Amino acid sequence: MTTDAPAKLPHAHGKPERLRHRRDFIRASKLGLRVNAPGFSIQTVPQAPEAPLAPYQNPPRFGFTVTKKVAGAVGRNRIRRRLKEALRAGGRLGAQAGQDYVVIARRETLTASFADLILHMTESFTRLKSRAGAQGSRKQKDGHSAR
RNA sequence: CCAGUCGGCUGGAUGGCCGCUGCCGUAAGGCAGAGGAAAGUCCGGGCUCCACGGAGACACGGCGCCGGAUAAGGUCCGGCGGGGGAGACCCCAGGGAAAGCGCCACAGAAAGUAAACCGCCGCUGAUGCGGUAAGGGUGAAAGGGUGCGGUAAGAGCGCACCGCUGGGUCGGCGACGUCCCAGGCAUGGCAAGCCCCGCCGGGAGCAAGACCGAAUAGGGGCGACGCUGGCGGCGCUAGCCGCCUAGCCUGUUUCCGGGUAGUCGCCCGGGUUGGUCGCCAGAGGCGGUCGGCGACGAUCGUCCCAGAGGAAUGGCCGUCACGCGGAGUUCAGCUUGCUGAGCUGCGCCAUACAGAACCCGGCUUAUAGGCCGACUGGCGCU
Repeated sequence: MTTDAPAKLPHAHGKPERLRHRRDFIRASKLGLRVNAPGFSIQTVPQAPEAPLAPYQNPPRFGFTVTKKVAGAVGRNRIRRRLKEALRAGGRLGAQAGQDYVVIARRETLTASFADLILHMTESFTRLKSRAGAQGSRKQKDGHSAR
């Protein structure tokens, strides 16, 4: 188990792991990185350290925020389902293991074409990955210099 | 056929690929999976926990013609009364205004113990004084209405009818209606102003609540004894007795009551994240028969019909209906370039309102398009 390649994530396909608690959403919005895309924004934050598995082995987790401003109950449900389906069908779209993601949807998500939705989400995950890498290395450097 | 009134139904269909939740199955797999309003949370219940002693007064909230239906209701059905409409039919917050208080803008002479602007009549030379409430005028509303008599002019001043009030007869379970008699009329409207009368009413809600369960803080139950302060008496003390006076809880208050305050002993562990239950067989759906004007009831048969939990019931793509826009073509009508109908391609949209959260019965509100039934009025035909 310890020598397994980290690329082989558990549950690489199938139902995406979901964020279930309010505190996870708040953590992502307070500590997380954020990118904007047409129709939505994504926030991301590394998962909390008390997670059962090592971070690189944990599958990414996703939460969706669709406020009442965006649509009524029917429209909000549809937006959530389309986002879920995009993640499932696209095989996580390049989301990183060990990260929590919160997608904040806007009105356009309801009417945007499904292909565009997948495209924009993939782009966003890629941008988050590169920015997280840059910030992480910078933090490491700072820690080294401080010692 | 046109115009209208009332009521009901429906809420796209079908297929492919990839998925989600629950149940069944060893497995492969199979089966089921949002609404008429699931909504607003405005009423009524079931269910759960808490509180709950009795009597009186007060307060608060709700309801308000009668009878019935129902688990119940502010719902429904059948009636009554009033108002509207040519009619089918529709509307009514429909107890009490001779218990009291209050209000009735503007206009108007006057808005409630009536009053007198114009007018009418009488007297007078005139100013004016008196009578009057027919007519005019104001207003949402002007102190019964219409007619005849009467009179100086008028007036319930008198009479008839209608209305009103009181009493009675008959019919109806009743709201109420019918008829008779009496009274010359007293009693304007507003109670969705206060109010009065009658009836009803514990509180919170499935985040209710129950169980399983690391750590930390210390909690709960049962039993026994005891019960704050002051004064007086008895007693050596411990303590006992009597009187007075207080706190909190039971909507407030009064009376009679009750609980609560400390110590000791014994027993139980406690419950945040999480999990399980509550949580879907029910005032259940469908069909028949019988009873009832009806709401509905009785009975028989049959079916099992969502149970999620940051919350499943979906995503994408075809085909076809329906709809909309424009084109071509055929037919009909005539106001000779328009209208209507049918057919054939093309394009758009791929449906409106809207998503179960413990469960039922209602109410209210939203809703594209389509369909059906009953009835009323008019026109045409037989």
